[in-house]
Amino acid sequence: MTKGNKILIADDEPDILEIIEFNLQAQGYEVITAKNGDEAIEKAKKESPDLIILDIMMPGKNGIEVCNQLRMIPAFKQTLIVFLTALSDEATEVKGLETGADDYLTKPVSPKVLISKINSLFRRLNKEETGIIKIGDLQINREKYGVTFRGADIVLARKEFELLSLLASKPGKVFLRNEILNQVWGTEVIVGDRTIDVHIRKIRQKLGIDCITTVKGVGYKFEM
Amino acid sequence: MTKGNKILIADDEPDILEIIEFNLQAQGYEVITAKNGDEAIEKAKKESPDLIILDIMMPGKNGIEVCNQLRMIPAFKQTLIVFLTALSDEATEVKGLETGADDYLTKPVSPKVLISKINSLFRRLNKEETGIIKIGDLQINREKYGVTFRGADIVLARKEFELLSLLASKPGKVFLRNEILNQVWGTEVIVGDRTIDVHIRKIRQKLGIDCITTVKGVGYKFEM
DNA sequence: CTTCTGCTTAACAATTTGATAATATTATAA
DNA sequence: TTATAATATTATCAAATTGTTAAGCAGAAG
Repeated sequence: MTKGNKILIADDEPDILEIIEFNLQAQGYEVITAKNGDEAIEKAKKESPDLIILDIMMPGKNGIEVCNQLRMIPAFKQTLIVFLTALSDEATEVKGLETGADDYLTKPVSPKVLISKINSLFRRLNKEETGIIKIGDLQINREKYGVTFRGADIVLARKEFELLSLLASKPGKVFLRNEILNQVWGTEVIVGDRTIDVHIRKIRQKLGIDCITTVKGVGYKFEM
Repeated sequence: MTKGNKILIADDEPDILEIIEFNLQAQGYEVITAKNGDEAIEKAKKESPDLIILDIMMPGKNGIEVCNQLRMIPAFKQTLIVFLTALSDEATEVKGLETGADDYLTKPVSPKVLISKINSLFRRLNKEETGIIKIGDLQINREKYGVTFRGADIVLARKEFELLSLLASKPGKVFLRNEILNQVWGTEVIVGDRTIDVHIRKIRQKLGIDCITTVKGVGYKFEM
């Protein structure tokens, strides 16, 4: 499973850092680490991670302070933040969540559970736009220009690929014909109306199933 | 803080139901309860809650089955689902999260923590501006160009969708025929008077219930 | 140079939609 | 109650929209 989301971990215990880093990397996440609160803020600003895992008790700035500070910055209003700490007292947990964190995990936490939680958070955020799109048994690899369906490779021409890629990037969303033209063909080129249809048809043909729905008078949407 | 959200709790222990219900109501949430899996599904369909708390071990259908089944239904793809259970074994937790749940809490959980978690989930949900209009068990999704009623998809043509969309955007408000013409047809096009009626009729027919009220000599309004 | 592939388009078929006319029904005021 | 205006219903048809096929063209590959 390849993700491609960036995760920042801040913890002062090297062992913990290492274990988590290993497990997340195995899942395909890109991992950055920080040894204390200040380093966490600094790296967060530089790397713009998609998710930040914060230990609460750290030398210097503690996790809650870090979270508070990051949430002040517009760029981090949306970022997922999770506390992971040995402090299991209720007051701290409530305080942590009220700071605007998305989850609070207490050590020790098993790698499997940690990963499930993280996957679950990303799933809701729908942030799987980097690299590989996976919907059901359809896989789209943007870098390799490859599409796999039920384990079998499917060869799509460039425009077909771009089009499917666009539609599948937000399953369920209806893309207006105009949107499609702008995204796939660009604003310069002008192509006839039937062009989109023909490409849609080819994709439908090659995939063998009808996962692209026509919304008449509006556009197309991808749905499994 | 965003309150007024509807929460469905499913648990077979009356005591737990009561405690949670009390605490959530104190926070301003509207609470519905169910004593087993089947009842949970039934009430979910009828009430369209914003968040569902599921016990895993329940007579009849267990929580994971309920979650699975709900996630199959289009209307519940986005709904927040949280497991709350005494089963703290890792495998179950991972399985639960992979079913598409948003969180997994183990009993006993303190009311404060529970509430923090729930607030936290809602906080994140509201950040992602989903163009979803929700009135009772009717959902209108502008992005998907789709309408869901009691869990079932309803297919509306473009004008029908726009019209319903307009009326439902302000439930209770009476839209003058002129207003409707301007909003849905634009100022350019001129259509006969009966045209609106015909579309209203089609919507009424497709929805199966009469949630659009005629105000004679004035216009129409949407009401559940 | 030839062959192949991908992209676009034209032309036509198939489908869906939306508007209207004609008629029935309902609400309201006199 | 009745007359009247407003809305509901139904069927029908034209227009809008999309699906399909085949053909032409340009550029890449052989």
